[in-house]
Amino acid sequence: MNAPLYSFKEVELKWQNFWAHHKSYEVKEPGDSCYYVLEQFPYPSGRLHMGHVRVYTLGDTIARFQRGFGKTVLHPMGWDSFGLPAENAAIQHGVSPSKWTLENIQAMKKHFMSLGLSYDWSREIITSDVSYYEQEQKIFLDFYKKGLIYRKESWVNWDPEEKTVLANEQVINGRGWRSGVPVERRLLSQWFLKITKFSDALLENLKDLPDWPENVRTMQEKWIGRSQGARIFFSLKDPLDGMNRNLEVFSTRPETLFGASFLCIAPNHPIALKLAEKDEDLAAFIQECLRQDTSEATLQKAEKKGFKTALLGEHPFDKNWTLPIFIANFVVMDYGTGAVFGCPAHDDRDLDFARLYDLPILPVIEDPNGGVFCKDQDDEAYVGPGVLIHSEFLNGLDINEAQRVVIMRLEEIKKGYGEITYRLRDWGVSRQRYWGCPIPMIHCPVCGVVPVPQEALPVVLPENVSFDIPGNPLDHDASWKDVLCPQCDGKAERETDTLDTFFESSWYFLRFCSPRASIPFNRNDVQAFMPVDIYVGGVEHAVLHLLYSRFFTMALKECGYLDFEEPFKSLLTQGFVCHETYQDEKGAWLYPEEVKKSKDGTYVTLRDDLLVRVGRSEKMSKSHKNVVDPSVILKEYGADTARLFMLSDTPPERNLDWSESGIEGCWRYINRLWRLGSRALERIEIISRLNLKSETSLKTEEEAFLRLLNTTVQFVTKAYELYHFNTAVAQCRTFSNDFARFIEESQNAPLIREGLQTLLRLLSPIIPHLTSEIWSIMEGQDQVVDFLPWPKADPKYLEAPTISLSVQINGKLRGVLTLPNNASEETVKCEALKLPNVKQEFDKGATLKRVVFVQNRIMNLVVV
RNA sequence: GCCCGCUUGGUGGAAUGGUAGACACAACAGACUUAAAAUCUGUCGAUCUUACGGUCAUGCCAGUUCGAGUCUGGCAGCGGGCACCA
Repeated sequence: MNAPLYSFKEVELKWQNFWAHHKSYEVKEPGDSCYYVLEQFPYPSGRLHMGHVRVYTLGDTIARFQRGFGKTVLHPMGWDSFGLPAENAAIQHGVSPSKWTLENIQAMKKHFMSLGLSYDWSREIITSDVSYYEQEQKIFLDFYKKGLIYRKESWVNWDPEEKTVLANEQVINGRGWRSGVPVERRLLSQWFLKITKFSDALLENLKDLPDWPENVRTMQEKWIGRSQGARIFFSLKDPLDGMNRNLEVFSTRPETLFGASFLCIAPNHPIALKLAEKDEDLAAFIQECLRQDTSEATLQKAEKKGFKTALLGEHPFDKNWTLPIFIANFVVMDYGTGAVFGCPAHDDRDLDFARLYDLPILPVIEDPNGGVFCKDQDDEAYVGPGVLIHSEFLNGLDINEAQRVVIMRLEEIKKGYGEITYRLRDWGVSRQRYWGCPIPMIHCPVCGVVPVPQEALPVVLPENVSFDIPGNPLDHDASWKDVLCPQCDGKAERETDTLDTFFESSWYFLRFCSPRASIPFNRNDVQAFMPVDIYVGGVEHAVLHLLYSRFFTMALKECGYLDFEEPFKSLLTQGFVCHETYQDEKGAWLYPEEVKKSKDGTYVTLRDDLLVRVGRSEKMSKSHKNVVDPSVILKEYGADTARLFMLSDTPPERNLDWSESGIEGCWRYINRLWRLGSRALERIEIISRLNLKSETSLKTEEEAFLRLLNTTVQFVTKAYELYHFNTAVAQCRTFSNDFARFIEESQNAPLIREGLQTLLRLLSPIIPHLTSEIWSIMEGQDQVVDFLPWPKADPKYLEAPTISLSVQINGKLRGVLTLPNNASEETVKCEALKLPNVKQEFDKGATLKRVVFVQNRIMNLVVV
């Protein structure tokens, strides 16, 4: 074969069509051994970005690798197509969310195809399609029946101008993103999922997920936040009319109770609201607190503020000791009891607060390192371990023992009890939005909340709604909203809230197992495919999405849908794709294609040579314009080059820096492989024409090549198993370098052939088009390379006859020895002492004290 | 603010506690070419030295160890998440 230039356009299209035509990656039914590869499905924004290219290349490479082991690989793809952007597009451009979404899906699917991803498209899921959300409504009703769903009041960000609820990201510096009007907090009655019922199970099961990254497990553990503490009752000196005599406080540090100097309650605590009825100043203060957005970050970053009430709380262990009660902006009603006691000496936040309001600071724990807490303005609170002081019956106890004792005493005098609490809160799933799954509930003035009967499903989202009036279009659509009550046949209204889009993504991995079933999923299929063997996605989902999915699986088990608890066996979390940022002199952001490098190394604008400020590399984002459009790359270099670049340099977990020169390096390697393949086949033909006598024994260089070949197979296989794709590529490049020489020098045609076959097979998961093409030229027929067996390393060729061993003196390198494999300590020592640098040391009068020897690695001579 | 990470040449990165910088990118030099591109070959952490070779180097400061990029503690910088973006 001659070596015509590699034409990726033709070749890639040919193979993409071949796979589609032969339905190569469709899985009809689960085989004996299944392997489920799943990447987080995308929101169909309509544009492919580099982050997509990265995740989907990772997943595809894993899927293609696993096919080499004879497994039935389930590798599906779908669209997480409900969500805010469709609604924003509707408001801004007047397009119908459903039309906009479907067009985006079409556009993105085309891009996915051109990446050569080996998906089973027959299982495609669109979550905004009735066929999907109908099943979701069934699940909702089953959860409701099991008592896993309930209604309660909860705070939301309210934009008074747009008359709508805002997401936290839509609140910028306390103002609505579109209206610019300060947001308020409003209390709305909403649907909640009882995820807290599974707090312990969600925590405990983390131990059974060894293939999850440690950091993700830790994050979830902290998020669930199980803590042992105490509920403590502070009697109010002058209780309010009709309210409890006791103020209930939860604390994770009850042992510091004798260091308490004040009590704080949340601005929306019932006592605070009661007091505000008769106190305008307090009412104003509460209003001010409620003006912040609802995010925890805002809350905690805000300046600590309190409002002193006239109320006093009695210390549980001393009737004559009273503590002032404040209403404070940093106390959260949703956690614990919405009330805390402040111990300034041992909590930084309490210390700040005490200094602000000039409250006593009473140290009760002694730092074992002798530091005594003093009242200097710069001192921090002491939060470490230690022994109790100034604490009556707790004196001399360490903090753990003191906690046990204090809880015991509180229980004795009926002033409190030990309690375990969780940071995890129930999941609010109500959204006051149109583009989401309708909640199948009906509000009847007579019967109350009534579920939509099974046979009346699906509750279909109405098309042709109007976004002209501010607020939720479902609220204004009487023809949809007004219904008859299924119980009493009287006039009733549909629930107009829709579900959080996390709801769809919490079970889609189950739907993929039987995507066209008339029930949410077929039990046998799920049993066969689940759990997902490897789930690939961004770290940003480490807590919420993954925790919700785990909870859903448990809840579905409780409803009898399935009988396992954990949906994802292992997890691969990939980093971001980053790029430098560019700004002109006025600070306006510039796209990379608007910028060029000048001769002196600085960057200037392409248009008029103005100096450009280069910022550090950060996550590609539209707002900073540091984006590179993948479709341009695909057009210029092709899918294989893009895929190779995504995997070749950076390990999956790290952030990847996009670089133009990096992509060109990959493009050159692709062409080099093409020439290498052509030349190898050419050489095989030339050699066979020579009619050489077949040699019976291998030459030295052939043995060396076989060693390289087999160690490469071993190394690359291991690297794929560990998802270290960058080192797999590096090893293949090393092999290619030597192989190029071997092709020219060797007369062993079968060995050249074996070398080429191995190289192609090892790279085929990453660059499927090129490898398929060369393979088909070599084998004379079109095959799907993925399904060919993965090569096995022959142990006979894995051991090198000689090794190089480093010799150190006191841990410093002094020479390297080349010795037979497994040379004994005696041999090594004998040779080591002959090394000039070592000899010199002893000539200077050093005496040998100790010899550290690690076979085939090092000898360290310890001298004095 | 709280929780979780990351930090190694000019750049991306490699390295079961055992020869730091594999494999690349960029740069430089050379070969081929009328020339350029492409390709091929070589050099390529800093520093001292004509050389042999030495010294210093994995964000910073301590510690453990015969030996630390790797383990422990502290600090700094950067990134992710914080419950209504997905």
